[in-house]
Amino acid sequence: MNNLHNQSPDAVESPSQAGSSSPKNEKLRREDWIAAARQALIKDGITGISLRRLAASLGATTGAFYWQYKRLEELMEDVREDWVHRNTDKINRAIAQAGPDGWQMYLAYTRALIIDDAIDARYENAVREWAHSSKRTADVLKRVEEMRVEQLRSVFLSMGFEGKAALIRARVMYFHQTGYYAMQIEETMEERLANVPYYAEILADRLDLLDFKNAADVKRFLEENTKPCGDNTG
Amino acid sequence: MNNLHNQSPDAVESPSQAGSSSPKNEKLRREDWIAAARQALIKDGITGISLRRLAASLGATTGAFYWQYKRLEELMEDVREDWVHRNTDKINRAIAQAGPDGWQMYLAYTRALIIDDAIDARYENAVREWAHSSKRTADVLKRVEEMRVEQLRSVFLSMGFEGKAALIRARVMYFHQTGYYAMQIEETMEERLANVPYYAEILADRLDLLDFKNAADVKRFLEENTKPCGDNTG
DNA sequence: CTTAGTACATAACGAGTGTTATGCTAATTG
DNA sequence: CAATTAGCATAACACTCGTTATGTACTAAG
Repeated sequence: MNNLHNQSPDAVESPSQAGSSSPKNEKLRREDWIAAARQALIKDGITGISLRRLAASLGATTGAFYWQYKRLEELMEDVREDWVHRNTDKINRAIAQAGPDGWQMYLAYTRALIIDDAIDARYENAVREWAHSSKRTADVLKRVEEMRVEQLRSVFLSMGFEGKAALIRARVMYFHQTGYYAMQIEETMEERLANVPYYAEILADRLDLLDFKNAADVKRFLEENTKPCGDNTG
Repeated sequence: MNNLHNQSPDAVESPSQAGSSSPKNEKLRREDWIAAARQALIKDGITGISLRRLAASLGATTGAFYWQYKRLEELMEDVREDWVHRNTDKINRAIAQAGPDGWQMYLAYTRALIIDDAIDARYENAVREWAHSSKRTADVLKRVEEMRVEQLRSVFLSMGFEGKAALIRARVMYFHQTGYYAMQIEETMEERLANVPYYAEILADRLDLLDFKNAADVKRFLEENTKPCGDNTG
């Protein structure tokens, strides 16, 4: 009567559609489950993660999941790793390429955030929310954030700020960034670019960017003084 | 045989123990449920809110709840209101009392945060997490946060910062505060006081607090130049 | 063609959820 | 004293959850 084994036509599209590299559209791989979990986490938070809903979003059922994973926690551990790479690799490359000059690193960091989408704000928020109910996630988050603050502290030290002043500026910059994400501000890239000179004045004590009169000028300046930080796929 | 109706001895203590004003210890009131929900929300996040667990923490069962509320959502609406009052009233009073001088308002804000516990960081985080799965909560949160940023913007305007510069400084200050909470930093009041001069330099461009050499000096200065913002109970 | 293994779907288990219906006790009222 | 009602406890309903056991179609090997 009804074809039981074929994917139902009204289900979600082929597996690993949102993943990075899927050869055909037949078998489910771990990457497909990770991508589905990431999207569910971003969209509905940790409470939106349900094995049946994940399976349904892939046009499958829970039985398919347990062919790839032994427990749900195993998938969630992969998601944690996925988040770490997606939201830290670009920044790390940008700063490493720009060093050792502090101002160059500050500009590279700014460029990576605004132009190169180095950090997915919604992913960031979802993981932080998740950390509230998962100690393992809280540990991973804390480790990454301590690394980020230390990274920014070294930037401000390279700019000439000394001792505690460098640490506090690193915190103000990073905590501000975190709060910006947490508030789910919706700004266009143009608006964010236009604010760059004001941030540079407050955070880095640099007044020279205030001469730029519009977002296009700021963007041109950033692109001429920094390099793109590349992509994760590869 | 067993006394069915009395509270079991090994249950949680008398109702409204954590509330503000409870005459005796007999009947459960709405405030008791709100206090229990607040504590559960703070401790375990929105996923920790369960009617059976709330009831158990009050030494009662779900039947008692439905004598006070028609639906769980009604209680959660009261919790939203509770959060708004607990985490905005003190700040509002502090700024209103200190005005209209900008620097005085900045100091009053700082004092309220560090000395008077005007904002419960864990409550703040829990509500933000909750907002991810509740549109109503997201709306309330957004309304409050826009009010807070506008409040700080007026402070910086009163300090002489003009136009966009005042807005960006307000954002840096508030976003930083939000990020500080989100990261669940654990600092003593002394550590926070010692950082006040560095923040004043970055955010308000005031160098005069850098003369203070320890936390006690900063605290004395704040207490001599600001008034306590009072308590919510009453 | 038979057999073995892969890659699932289906169904069920036990636990947890909000909610409702009903039972029971203590206090109040006539 | 009898009746009523407030203030719960108890139990059940329908649902969702992660997980497991089992069934089943497709593919490759012999």
